[in-house]
Amino acid sequence: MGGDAEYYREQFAGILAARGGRRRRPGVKDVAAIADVGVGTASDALNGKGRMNPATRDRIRQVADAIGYYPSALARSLQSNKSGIIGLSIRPFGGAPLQYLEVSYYARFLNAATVAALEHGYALVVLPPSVPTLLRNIPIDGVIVTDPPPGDPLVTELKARGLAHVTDLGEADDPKALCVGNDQAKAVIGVCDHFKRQGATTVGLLVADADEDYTVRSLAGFRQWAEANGQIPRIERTSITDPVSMMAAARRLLAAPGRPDAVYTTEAPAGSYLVKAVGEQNLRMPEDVLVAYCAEHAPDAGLSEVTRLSLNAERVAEEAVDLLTSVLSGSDPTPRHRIVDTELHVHASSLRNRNAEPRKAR
Amino acid sequence: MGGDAEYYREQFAGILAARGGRRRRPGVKDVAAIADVGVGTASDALNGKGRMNPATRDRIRQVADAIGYYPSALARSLQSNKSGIIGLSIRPFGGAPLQYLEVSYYARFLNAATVAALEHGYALVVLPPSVPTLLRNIPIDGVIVTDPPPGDPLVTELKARGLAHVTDLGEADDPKALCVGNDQAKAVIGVCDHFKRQGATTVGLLVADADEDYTVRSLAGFRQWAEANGQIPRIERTSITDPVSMMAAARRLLAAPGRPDAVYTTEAPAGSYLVKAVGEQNLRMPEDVLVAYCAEHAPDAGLSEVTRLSLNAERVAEEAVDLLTSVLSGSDPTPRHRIVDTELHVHASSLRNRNAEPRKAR
DNA sequence: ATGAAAGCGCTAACAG
DNA sequence: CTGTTAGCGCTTTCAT
Repeated sequence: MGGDAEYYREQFAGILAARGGRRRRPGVKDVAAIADVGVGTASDALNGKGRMNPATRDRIRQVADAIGYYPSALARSLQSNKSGIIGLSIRPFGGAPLQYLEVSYYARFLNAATVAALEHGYALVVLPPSVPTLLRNIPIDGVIVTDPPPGDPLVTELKARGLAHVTDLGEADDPKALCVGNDQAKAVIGVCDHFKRQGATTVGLLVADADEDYTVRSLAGFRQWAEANGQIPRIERTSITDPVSMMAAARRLLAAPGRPDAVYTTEAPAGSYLVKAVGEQNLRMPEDVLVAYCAEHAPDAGLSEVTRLSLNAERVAEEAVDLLTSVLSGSDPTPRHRIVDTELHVHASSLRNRNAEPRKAR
Repeated sequence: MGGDAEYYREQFAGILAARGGRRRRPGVKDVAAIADVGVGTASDALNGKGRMNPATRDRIRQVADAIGYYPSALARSLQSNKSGIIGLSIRPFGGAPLQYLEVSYYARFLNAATVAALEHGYALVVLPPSVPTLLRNIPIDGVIVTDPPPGDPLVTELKARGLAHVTDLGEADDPKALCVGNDQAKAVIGVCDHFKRQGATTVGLLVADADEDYTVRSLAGFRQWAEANGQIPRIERTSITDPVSMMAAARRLLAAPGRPDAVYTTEAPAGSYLVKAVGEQNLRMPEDVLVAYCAEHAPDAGLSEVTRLSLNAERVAEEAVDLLTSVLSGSDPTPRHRIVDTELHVHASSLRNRNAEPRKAR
């Protein structure tokens, strides 16, 4: 009986006219009035609750449809005390530059988190690296915080307010905390082991001059590996935003004497500078030097043949969202700490001896 | 008199205990009760409204502070019918892959829009490319839609609902619409003119095989320029996600006979493939062929010497947010259509004759 | 099965 | 100047 739609619309127009004329969004009240039922009934009908005369339900729904009713997310949220919004705070490098989406890890993370949130029925807002103020102005059910430095004020506030949140493994000493991340030390060790299997004798590392978790853990892993293998750790540090610094660091790392015969950089943008420096010195990959870098990036033309370590940003994001939404929906996820495997994509730049590789690189 | 804080806290604990014990967030009511005033007074005191005894105001604020009160964003929003949330829907290439943050334009756009929104006191949520459903579940004050194809369902819905929104210049025929974007035809023409000044006689274009606005307008600009300059347009099209396709298209474009002596690609990821193809054919830049590409990207090592057209994604985003928040705050921004200039960053790859360039490239 | 009324937490309007 | 009341739009008892 869609033919009644026009009639319903007229009814609504009448209500609007009577109420002063100002155009207004239709509410349950309007639907109820036009369908000639109580608001409670209208609400139940639209939400498929309770047992009621199917004819009544249909009519109510037709009215709602006809006058373009949809429930106010705001009112509903006030009632349920849940907004369906989760926040994402990306806090790389101590809240420094906000150009983080330039880093493929964060771009992919945000992308995947957005999609995952939507699939769980949540919307995702990007929180500023500082300003916990926003938390008070926006109704947020929970927050994902990437790489919070120790004592991070946002995390402190979240804890104080008892707001659900998931962070990286930095908080993993608290068994109740929700954490997701990679085992970054293990990842670097994996790369070094790969180099070793391919015949490398001296491994060099190009790493950020920052001191956030990622860098610290990567360095720890590298030093551990070097010690276990009787090597003196060969490390160069670089700004990750300044191309000049990156190029200089790459050159230092590859300079004689004592030039390493394998180099790895934990920083995505430094990868191309490493390759460029190798070229400058007329070194051949993989004959003279094995090269690998860390990035999520679909490799561009210049790096397509270079071995790449992926941290699986998407997986991390998905796990984080899953953890958070589980808690929000009242369930108790296990485990509360999740480690996402990294993946080494081996290409020609670090491959001298294919047979040396295990079946499945991890 | 911060010394009363402890007393206030005890009061609140008492209220909680009396009301059944369940831990609950403090509300204005609680503040009012403890400060021994009415809720209205409490509300006014906390919002700095009305004239009232400063002592009273102070006491109320101390109570609020002591028991950790902050207003519920939800309740406030319900009251004002404004949520302080704006949506961003990035709809590139007909809503195809959700990997759009890989494209530097969108990454920068999102980044800048987030920051700009925060500066205007809004939070920004990323909307899915499809599903207008979310619009109904999340309280959103307005939406920014990038590159909506003609007849886009999201835009249709926004119009129908009378929800504030800003789009790109595709909607610019409606003088009331809020639009921000580049003049893409002009941008391509600018690149071609630059090539010509540098002595190019045949310009080739590498462009996406999609049919969204950006591509269409770029092509139109190129064809217009070619005609005006008596050239037969030399165009190759490529998938912008498939490296193999990009490489193949770059090779075709540079293949003899009739090889162009200047090439431009509108697609950021294709830039590196163009450079690679030039290298393969042992062509020199800029002696044999001038090269330029379009990207926001801080160039990586491989492309640092290649001329690059920036669309100024950040500026576009900022203008969009400015436009939207102006409307939301009730003002009537002028102009409602804004064109953001592009910028040509000239490097060695397209520079044979420095004197040929005007003082300020646009 | 259905309608009336209470209340989520807040602010705005009015009374005192 | 302060306290009380009436909603914002919805869901959820609770009577009927």
